[in-house]
Amino acid sequence: MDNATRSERSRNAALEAAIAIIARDGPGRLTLDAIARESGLSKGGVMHQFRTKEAVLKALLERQMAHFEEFSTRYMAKASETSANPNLAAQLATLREAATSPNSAALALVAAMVENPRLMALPREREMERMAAIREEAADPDLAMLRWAGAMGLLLSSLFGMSPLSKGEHQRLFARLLDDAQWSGLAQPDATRAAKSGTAPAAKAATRRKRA
Amino acid sequence: MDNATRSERSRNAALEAAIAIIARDGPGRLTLDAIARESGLSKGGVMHQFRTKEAVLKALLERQMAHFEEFSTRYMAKASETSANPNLAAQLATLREAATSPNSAALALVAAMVENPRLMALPREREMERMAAIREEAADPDLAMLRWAGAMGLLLSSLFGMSPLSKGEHQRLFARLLDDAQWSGLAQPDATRAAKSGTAPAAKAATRRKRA
DNA sequence: TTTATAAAACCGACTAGGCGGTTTGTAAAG
DNA sequence: CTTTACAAACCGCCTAGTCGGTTTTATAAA
Repeated sequence: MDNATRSERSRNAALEAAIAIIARDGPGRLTLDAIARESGLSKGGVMHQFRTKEAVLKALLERQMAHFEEFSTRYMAKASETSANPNLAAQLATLREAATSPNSAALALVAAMVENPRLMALPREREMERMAAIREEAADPDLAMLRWAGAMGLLLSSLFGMSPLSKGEHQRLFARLLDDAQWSGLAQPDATRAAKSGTAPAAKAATRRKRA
Repeated sequence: MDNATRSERSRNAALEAAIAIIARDGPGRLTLDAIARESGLSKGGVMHQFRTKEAVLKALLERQMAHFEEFSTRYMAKASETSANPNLAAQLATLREAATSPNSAALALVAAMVENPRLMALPREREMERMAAIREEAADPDLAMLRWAGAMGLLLSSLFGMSPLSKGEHQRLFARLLDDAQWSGLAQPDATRAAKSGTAPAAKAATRRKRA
């Protein structure tokens, strides 16, 4: 077997093992020995591919980010034809996907945070770019962020095993978050936001485009 | 000094130390030795008050829950006079408080989850009761839950150090979540939910009560 | 193709230190 | 004098990371 693919296979096995361990035993049980055991590699083999445990977490994080990045891109490509706010739609759908997916990306997030909170910088920066895109396309940027926050809350609370919601409710709520029509009729009675009303009509027109 | 108050003081010192450690160094660094160091107690002293590390986490969790329980109760007592949905208002305000507070309760949650996911059962059950109360008082239960999820998302994402939002935005979004007037004009075009519309008028009247 | 050499992948025993928890000792409270 | 609160040394296990050695692949000269 080729050297490159051999490495690739090993790295992959180690990361898959890491995800399995986190999902099964919790982030606290993720150790290098456990990864070696679970993956079938020796500890030396694991350490050859990743010089430190932090390197494992980083690779894991990047892998999961790439996975959902692809999902998001793919979704947005389709949504951009019909939706007035494809970025928001894509993010909501991606968060739903993350909440549904068994080898949840977010578990990697938790593990990374426990081990080294600094690793959070990567996903945070990516998230900031996305938020900017969401705000720019939104008729009501704050409402868009609240819809995003709602999806995030559903994801994280279920991830923490502290969601009071059933799976059915979960799905229904995500669907409602995604449905633009349900969020178009909101008042913005506050004085500080009234100044923004000049931009609202154009946005409403954009929203209506979806109906066509 | 009285024996009871001596114990009380020690337990308190240990728990305060635990919070400080989690906030400063992350949940992964919370160890019994670290608690002893930080609190000024000896390790033996800590172990005398808490037989296991899990006992520390449990006490920490209960303490933080009690703290926010009190906040919530206090808030609801006032809100119930003016708001049509005091339970929701209280929860939103409590989540905002938790997001603002430096020694965040939720940090204890993370630590507990890492160490022993089963500990999550306590807060989850409490949360389910609250959700039930929120749904019962709501004209649009799903919307109420989405507002709750939005607050949860704001809290948890900032807690994870992965919030893309500034403090100002945070505050503004929480304020909007809390403002019933901003959520009263929503359409419910879905057929399955249309059956519920019979209860909506009463709820709208109740919401209007707040303005008076 | 064969052979020589280097380089990369991999193994598993080992180390040093941190971990949760125990034991033994001491002083204060009751 | 008994019990409770605390201190400090201690124990065995687990941890991340190291290291010398072995196997597999890559390069390339003969």
